[in-house]
Amino acid sequence: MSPAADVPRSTRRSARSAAPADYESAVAGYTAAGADETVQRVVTALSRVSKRLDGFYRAQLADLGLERGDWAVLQELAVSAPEGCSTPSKLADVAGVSPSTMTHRLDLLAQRNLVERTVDTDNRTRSRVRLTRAGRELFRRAVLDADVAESEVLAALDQADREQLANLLEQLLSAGPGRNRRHEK
Amino acid sequence: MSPAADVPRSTRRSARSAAPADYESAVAGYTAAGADETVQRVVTALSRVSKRLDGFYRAQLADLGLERGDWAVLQELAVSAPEGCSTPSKLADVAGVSPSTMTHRLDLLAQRNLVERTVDTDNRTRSRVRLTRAGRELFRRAVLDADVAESEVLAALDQADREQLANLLEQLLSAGPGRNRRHEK
DNA sequence: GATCGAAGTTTCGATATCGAAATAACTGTA
DNA sequence: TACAGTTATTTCGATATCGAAACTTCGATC
Repeated sequence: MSPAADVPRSTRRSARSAAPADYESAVAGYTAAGADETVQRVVTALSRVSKRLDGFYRAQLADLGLERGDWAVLQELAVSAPEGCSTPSKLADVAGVSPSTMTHRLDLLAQRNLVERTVDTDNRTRSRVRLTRAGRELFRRAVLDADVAESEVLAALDQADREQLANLLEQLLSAGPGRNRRHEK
Repeated sequence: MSPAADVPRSTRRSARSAAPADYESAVAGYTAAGADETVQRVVTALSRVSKRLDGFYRAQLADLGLERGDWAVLQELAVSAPEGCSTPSKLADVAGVSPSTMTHRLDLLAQRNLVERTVDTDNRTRSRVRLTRAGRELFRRAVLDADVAESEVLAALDQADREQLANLLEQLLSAGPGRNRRHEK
C-alpha cells in the first residue's frame, strides 16, 4: 500500500517538509532565539494562514467597495447583535479600533446608507446602530463571496480534516478565559 | 472503535459546545447567510485565535517600546533574510504595508538605532537594511517574551494536539499556491 | 557611449487612526 | 431639585498609512 494507506486523514508529518521554505526558516529563527518549536510551528502557521485569508478577504471585499474595517462593522451588526442592533463602543471593541475611529467609520457608512444611527430611547447616552436594508443586502453578497475565498484557502483539507481543525481551534477559543486584554487595542 | 475510544486527544465534538456564545452566533449568522458550516467554523475560530494572539503580542511588545509594525520588520530581518539583510520593498511586502510606509517606519527604527541602511554596492538602486546589534538584542528578548504569551494561548492543548494542529495548518500553508494576490496591500 | 524603459526608493498631499479632552445623559444621594 | 460620579459618544490635534508622482540607478539597444 502507499505510505498513506492507514493515514487517510493526512494529518501526517509529511506535511511538514512541504511547507514553504520561508516558513521553515522563520520557525527555525524563533527556536534559535530560544522559543519552543511546536509552539512556534502553531503560531507561525496560524498567523500565516490568517494573513492569507485576510488577503483574500480584502480582494473580495474590494469588489464590493468595502474595506476590512467596514466589513467588521457589517459583520458584527449582521451576525452577533441582538435584533441586528449594536452600539458604537461595542462595535469599536469588536473591530479592535478606538471609539473615535468607529465614530468616523460609522459616519462614512451612514453616508453610504449602509447603516443608520438612532438614539436609544431607554438610555439617550447610547446610540443604536443597525444595518439598513441595503447594508443587509451587501452583507449577504459579501458572505457568499467570502465563502468562495475561504473554501479556496481550505481546499487542501478534506471534510474530516476541517472538522478536526475546527475542533482544535475551538478548544483554544473556549479555554481562553484570559480574554483580550481590554479591547485589545 | 467507539466514538471516543481511539480519540483520546480530545479532538472530539465536545469542544464545540464549550465555545463562546458569540462565536456560536457568529458561525450561525454566516451559515444563515448561505455559507458552509465547517468552513465557517474553521475560518471564524482561526481568525479569533489569531486576533487573541495579536492582542497578547501587542501587550508584550509594548513593554519593549515596540509596536506591531516595528515587530514585523525586526522579525523579518532576524529570521528570514539571508545574512540578516533585506530591502525596503521586501520588508513592505512581508509586513503588508506600502513601500512608502516602510520608508517612514525604517526612518524611525534607524533613529532608534535598531536598524541601519546601506546602499547595495551591486545595485545602487537598492537599499540594504539590517539589524544593528541593539536590534538583534531586542528581537531576542521579544521572542522570549512572546513565547510566554503564545504558550498561554496554547495552554488548552497538550503536546500531541499541538503537533496535530501544526500539521493541519502547515498543510494549508504548503498547498496554497494561490499566493497573496500581489503584496496583498 | 547615448538613450529608453524598467525597477527601487523616497517625497508629497490626502485620509484613517489614535489618545485625550470635551460633551451629553443617566444614576444615586441628599 | 441640585449635585457628584459614571458611562457613551463625539470633537480635536498629532501621527501613520496610502497612492501617485518624482527621482535615481540599472540594463538593453542602437
